[in-house]
Amino acid sequence: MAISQARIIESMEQACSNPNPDEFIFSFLDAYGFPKSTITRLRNGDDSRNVASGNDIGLKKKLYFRSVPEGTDLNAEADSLKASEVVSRNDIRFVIVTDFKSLVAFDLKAEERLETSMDELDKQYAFFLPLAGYEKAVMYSEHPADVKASEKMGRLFDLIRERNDLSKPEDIHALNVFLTRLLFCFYAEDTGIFDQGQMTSAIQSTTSEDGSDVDQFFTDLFTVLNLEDKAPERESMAAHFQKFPYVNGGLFEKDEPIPEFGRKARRLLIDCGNMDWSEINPDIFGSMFQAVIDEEQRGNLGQHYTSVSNIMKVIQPLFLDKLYAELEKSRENERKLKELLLRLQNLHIFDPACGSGNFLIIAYKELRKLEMEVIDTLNTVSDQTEMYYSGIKLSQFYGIEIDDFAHEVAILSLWLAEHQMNMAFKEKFGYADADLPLRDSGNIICGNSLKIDWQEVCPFLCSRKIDSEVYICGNPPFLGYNSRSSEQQDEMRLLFGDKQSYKKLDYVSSWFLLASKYIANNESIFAAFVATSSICQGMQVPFLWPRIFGLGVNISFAYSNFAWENAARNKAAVNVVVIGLGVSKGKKRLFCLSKEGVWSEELTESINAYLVGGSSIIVNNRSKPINKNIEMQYGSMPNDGGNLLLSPTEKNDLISEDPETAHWVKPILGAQEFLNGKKRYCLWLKGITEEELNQLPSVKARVENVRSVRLASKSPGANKAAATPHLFWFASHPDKGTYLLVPKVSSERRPYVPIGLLDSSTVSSDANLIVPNAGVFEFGVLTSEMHNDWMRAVAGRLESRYRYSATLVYNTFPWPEANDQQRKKIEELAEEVLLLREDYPDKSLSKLYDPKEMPEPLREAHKALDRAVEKLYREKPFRDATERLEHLFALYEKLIAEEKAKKPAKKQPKGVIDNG
DNA sequence: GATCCGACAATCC
DNA sequence: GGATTGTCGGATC
Repeated sequence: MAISQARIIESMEQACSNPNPDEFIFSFLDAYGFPKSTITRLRNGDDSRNVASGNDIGLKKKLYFRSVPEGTDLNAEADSLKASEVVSRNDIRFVIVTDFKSLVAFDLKAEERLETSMDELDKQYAFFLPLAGYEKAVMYSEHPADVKASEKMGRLFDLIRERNDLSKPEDIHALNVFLTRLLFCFYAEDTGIFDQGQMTSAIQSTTSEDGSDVDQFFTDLFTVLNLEDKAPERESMAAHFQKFPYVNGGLFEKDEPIPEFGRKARRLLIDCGNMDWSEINPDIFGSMFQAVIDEEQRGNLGQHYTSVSNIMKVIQPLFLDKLYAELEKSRENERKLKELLLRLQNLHIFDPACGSGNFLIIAYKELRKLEMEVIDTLNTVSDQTEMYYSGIKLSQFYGIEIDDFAHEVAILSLWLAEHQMNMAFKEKFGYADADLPLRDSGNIICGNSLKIDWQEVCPFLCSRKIDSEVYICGNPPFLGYNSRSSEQQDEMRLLFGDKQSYKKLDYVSSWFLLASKYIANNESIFAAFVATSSICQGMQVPFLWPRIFGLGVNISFAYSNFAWENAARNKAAVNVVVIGLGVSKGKKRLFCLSKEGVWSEELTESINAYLVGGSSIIVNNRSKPINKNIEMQYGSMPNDGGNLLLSPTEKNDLISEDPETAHWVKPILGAQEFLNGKKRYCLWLKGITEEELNQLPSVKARVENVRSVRLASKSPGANKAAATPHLFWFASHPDKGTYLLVPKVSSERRPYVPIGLLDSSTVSSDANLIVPNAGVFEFGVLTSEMHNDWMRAVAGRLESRYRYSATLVYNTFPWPEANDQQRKKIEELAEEVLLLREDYPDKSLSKLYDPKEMPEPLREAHKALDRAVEKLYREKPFRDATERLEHLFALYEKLIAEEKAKKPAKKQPKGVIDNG
């Protein structure tokens, strides 16, 4: 990667502090890492690469810069440049116009405008980051201070690590504690908690340059910070230590070893101290700091930190909205406002997977803001001149975090947040609590959230006063069933108790279960988490939700499926939901994202496990169709390390080597090939003799490769299949006849999952499901809107893609009844769809079913088929998907009830488990 | 013997 | 490089 962001910020600060009109653009280019040679030649005016004329500077694909006299309309100038021929011809990204008082810039790719005064320009450094090769943000905060601070701390950490042995966990813990204490001191000396620069200048003037006594300095400093102002021990300390105040709050309480410093580390320490730490944001800085320090997280800088907008999706419906509504109701009523203040001082916020404390910090700040509004309102309502102080304490905030460093950062960040809010309070009301000594810290425990009793961390039963409330929130980790460690698997087993149900659930569902148990029967306790959307889709639903609903807990609000977003460069690729839990009755809030990307809110009686309003139905998977005698199967899975599969070239090579091979090669379709009209082949060696195989050395070599791949596998099933390496690991391919082919995963943009009618000369891989023995009638029904609506409702998803499954979609689908005449009608219309597809031989199914490209005649043919299939269910047309689903769900329930009546179930149905 | 999933993974412009 | 869109095989019953 190019130049570091911290360097850009520093250079920009210099370039903008007192801009020299002749030099500014060159400093600017230098800041963003343009080569020195380019800059020198531009300055000398002899560069043929300057595409601009006059005094302007223009660099192909990069920027176009123009300076104008003061008083010029910068926006108009920028707009005309933007539209100019020279800019479009040279594919310019940024247009910049300035009179050295203000600056207007336009990013032509992102179509964003920047208007700023010159002395604020450095704060907008991120706008121009694409010039340095950072497309969008790597991970930047709105405040450059966070980026600089975390990078510097990361470097300091590296230097400390070089000198100090960190092999034992207690060493690492000691360093974690040291770094958070150091961070506090940096912050303190820039924000008036200490005297300005007090610590840094003491280091500079009293420690030796080789850094050898820096550790002793910190030992003494931390001792004095833990001594009360009047403590006699202070007398024996050196004078410059005695000037430091008593901090308390537990931050400097324990004696922890201090790492040794060298010359370089000491210098960097002083550099850090000379930075301005007053502007760092505890909410984002915590995650960044953690990401820089934590070995594991360095590779995926902040992939999983929760953005403020996502945190707000959790805490607004969870408690903030209610509290603000209370304020609105109480505006004129002094007594009620005082009650609200009291309520704010008695509620508890608990994040049982708190990381470096994002949720707690945002929640804290938001509650303090609300409290300020309440106090402001009280001041206008009441006649007395009472002085209201903030009553919200950090001890109302609880957290559990498994990572030691993150948990230290969380504690510290809460203090910093408290201090910042105190300053905001002082600014508004002119008075505030004293900065020091620090009050109680948040109750952040380092431990495993799934093993600790939450009641002990946040004991609502004992400390609970009347009307006190607990709000649980957070973003616990997601881990699918085949990506967990055995420890994590054990934790889930202990938690879920019974034999199997936990194995297919995501790790995050553990937090849902624990929260539900904690909530059960308590009307003043609510929880809300971010979770992977898969806990509300497909197979997980019947395992998880009946247990939660069985505890009397329901979904009080939800944000349905949306793509994970944050500012990290490698942000995690996952779709998420936000789910609120509680026992209260009343309307539920359901937030849905429209196709245009706009959130809308709906009030509904109940929200079901699929995060849809209304019907509380849960669809169980089944191994046989509910009312159909034709079964759907998996396609054939090679499990071959690629050795039985052939690209067209490989196929041709094999056959030209030995024409006999042609007998053993069949075309194979994955979903990719089926949907996009690509070609792929496979060795289908069913029935080949040893002798025949020996005649084909290249084929035999491939077969032997399959054997070793399967032997090397961790899966016992694959090991077993090494005995028959010439065969597919799982082969369902019919020897003769036709079959229907349904791709297992396909794009959610399509109105219909494209289904094919194939014959047995073509193999289908396990990327598809197949229905042998099915005909055009079955094709017609499965292709209908009716069936696709069912699929959309009950199928699992890959992120947001459709994931068709036999057990969840096909086997649960209630087929319509049809007499001969009706069957014939469907067959005709289905045939029409198949024929129309053939009218476009050069368009793949992927194109034919792209909503933007779907040919009108094909669309019409589908519509006609849709109507005919609907008619099999009822004469009156359905209004919309909701009505179709209501009908299908009713039919489903009826069929399930009939089935139960016929043969009383031996086993309990999957979902219903006692929660004892 | 069957089948679901992936804080994904590969491909396509 | 970001938008699009479906592989592959382990793990589990």
